[in-house]
Amino acid sequence: MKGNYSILQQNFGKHLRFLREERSLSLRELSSRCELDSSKISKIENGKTNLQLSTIFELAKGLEIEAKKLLDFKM
Amino acid sequence: MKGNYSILQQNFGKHLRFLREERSLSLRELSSRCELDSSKISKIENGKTNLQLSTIFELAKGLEIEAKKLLDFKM
DNA sequence: TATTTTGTGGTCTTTTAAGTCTACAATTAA
DNA sequence: TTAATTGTAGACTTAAAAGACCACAAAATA
Repeated sequence: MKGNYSILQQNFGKHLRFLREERSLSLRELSSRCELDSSKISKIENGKTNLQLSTIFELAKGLEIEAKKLLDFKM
Repeated sequence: MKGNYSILQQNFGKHLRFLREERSLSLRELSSRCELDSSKISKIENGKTNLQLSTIFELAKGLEIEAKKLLDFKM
């Protein structure tokens, strides 16, 4: 992408990590509940990925929450 | 992506179109309010794109809504 | 102590979103 | 009837996400 969205990615990542730890899931546990590699989830949580819509929904599936909750963070 | 997310993309697209038309914005008008090409927005609305997190936030900016509202649709 | 678990970083290939433009038919407005 | 607007589709390049691995240090557990 043209713009720099690293702050956005970092905020998303922090929020994801919060939601995962809130459920006491390890990266590999969350990974096994959706179609995502654990190392990829790690990268997302560390703000290194501008993930796609489908990936957001996979994460929501794994966390058993509505996808919109994953965007429920302050910028 | 491995899985087929066309239904997801289509539902997102329909919802986006609803939100845009609700505000009486043309594709080019919305386009001018964010850093997105109008033909790209057209493709998103027609379910042809698995858009990225940054693009969701650009659309939210253009529509002047919270990004999570863009994921507030039924699957 | 020995052993699993955990998070992370790297590699490599394939796929595709992003970005930028052009063109055009169908509406809509002047 | 012109002229402008609107939605859409296509071409093309570049950057990067996805996907599937492997390896390892540190931390937790047995």
